[in-house]
Amino acid sequence: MPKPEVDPTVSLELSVDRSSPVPLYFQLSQQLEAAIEHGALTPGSLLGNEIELAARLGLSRPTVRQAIQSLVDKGLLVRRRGVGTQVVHSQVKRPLELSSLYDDLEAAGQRPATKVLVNTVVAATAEVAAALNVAEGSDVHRVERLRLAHGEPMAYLCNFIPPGLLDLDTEQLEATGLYRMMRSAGITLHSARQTIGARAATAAEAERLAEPEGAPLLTMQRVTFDDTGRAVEYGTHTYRPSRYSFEFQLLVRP
Amino acid sequence: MPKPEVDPTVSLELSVDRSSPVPLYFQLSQQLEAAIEHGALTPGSLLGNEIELAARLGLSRPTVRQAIQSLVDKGLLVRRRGVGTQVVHSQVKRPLELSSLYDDLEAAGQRPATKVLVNTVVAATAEVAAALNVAEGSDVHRVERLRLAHGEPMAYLCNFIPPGLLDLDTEQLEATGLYRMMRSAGITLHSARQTIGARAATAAEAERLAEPEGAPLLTMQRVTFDDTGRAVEYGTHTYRPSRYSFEFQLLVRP
DNA sequence: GTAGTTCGATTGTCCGGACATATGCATTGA
DNA sequence: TCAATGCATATGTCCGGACAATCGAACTAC
Repeated sequence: MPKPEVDPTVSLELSVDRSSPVPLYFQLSQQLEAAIEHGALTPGSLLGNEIELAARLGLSRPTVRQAIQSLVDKGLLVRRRGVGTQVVHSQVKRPLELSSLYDDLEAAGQRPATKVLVNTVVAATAEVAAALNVAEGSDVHRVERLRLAHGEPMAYLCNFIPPGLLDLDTEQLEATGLYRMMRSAGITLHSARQTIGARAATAAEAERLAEPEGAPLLTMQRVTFDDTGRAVEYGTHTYRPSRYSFEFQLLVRP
Repeated sequence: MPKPEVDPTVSLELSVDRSSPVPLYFQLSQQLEAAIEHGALTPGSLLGNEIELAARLGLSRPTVRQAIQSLVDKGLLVRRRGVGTQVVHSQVKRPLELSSLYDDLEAAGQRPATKVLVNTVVAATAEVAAALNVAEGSDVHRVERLRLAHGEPMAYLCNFIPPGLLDLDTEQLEATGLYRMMRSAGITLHSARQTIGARAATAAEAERLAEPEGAPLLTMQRVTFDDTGRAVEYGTHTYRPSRYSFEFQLLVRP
């Protein structure tokens, strides 16, 4: 009688394509992630040890380790020395990416609509100049947008973008998100500094979001940097707290 | 005439101690991080190539790469194939850690005071039971705290903790943070699911935080998991937006 | 002068091995 | 019965090398 199977990866049909330009470790990590997502690898189950897994796939141990490590960084796996690697019990969804509101809503299954209120060039105020690291009074793009879901306003977004980075087409702004436009313009987003707070709505804000004056609003300010360190966007956003809140997963850095 | 120095790491006195139990790659990454923090490595400057750096330190290239990679993951360095590795221009501070409010305030130089309002055991409501994954009606700890800065209330924290995990000493709760107590109790924090929103203060909330009724409040709910997937804490917090906002740095995952 | 090409430099990927170290379990001993 | 010991196991760290892919700049050809 065969001994009971303890390594769930053996029945997983893992395989790598050496002729593909996709790195081997990436192929493996994708397959493992899909297996976790799909439920083939259940939470708490132990992966077989790295050496055997490498031998089975015809890979070296460093390559297998690199694949596993990327999933550990994502919070999907936990390694324990002397024990093994196991799938985390808790359901990890998104470890807080730098996503736009557009992407957020789209991921939530909603079909966000965007109305561009303003798309012009203005002189940078002291606040904007400091955030974008440009001279006060110099030209910057100013974009004001209203995000709607189910016909109701959800958020008012005001963004400032340095000149020359991007072709800010109004139609494109309404069809997709600002971040997506930046990425397709060849800008490599790197990091962002955010501040989330709350305050009472002013008369103008209340009007825009169809809320009573003085109603609580959720606010977010963000400066986004590309990988050369340039500030590529400064945004001041207000959200209707009854329609939107920030939800995300945090990972503890070991 | 000697050619101008282009590799800032040569004048950095990098060295590793092979007799130390601290991993070599970690020693190196710490020294590099300190040099960046200290200003010895200025933003935008290129690190020397990995091969030469490895040779200079008497390390292998994989070890040097591991050190550099950890700083890339922290957002301090950027690698460019064919070009080199350089220090990011933008000032990265904290890539959003799973920190407690206590730690947040302490890092900001403030000396937070804590007043424990309630420290008792209650029956889990449906909401708490769902968050902590325990049976409805079973015993859980309930801790209510008020955080003060400069004598003024800043936040009201209500936490639920499963029984048996922790010795919830009231004095210790006032002297340090809940997360610190968990860590020293041998609990390995892994991830947390958070929701940040806003709403108008109820009469009771307004009373606690010395705000008028209906004033906007910043709210945060959090479920924290340890590395075995257990929920170890569920918290519902309200903050005075005039005194506190969430500030953090986000990194784009490549 | 400009566009295309070549080439050096640097990181990206991958291999195969070696030893260290922590964990859990079985064995041994008091 | 219970605690200390030893052992198998798995990950953690580190090495030295090899080739591929990409970038930027110098060079060449038109």
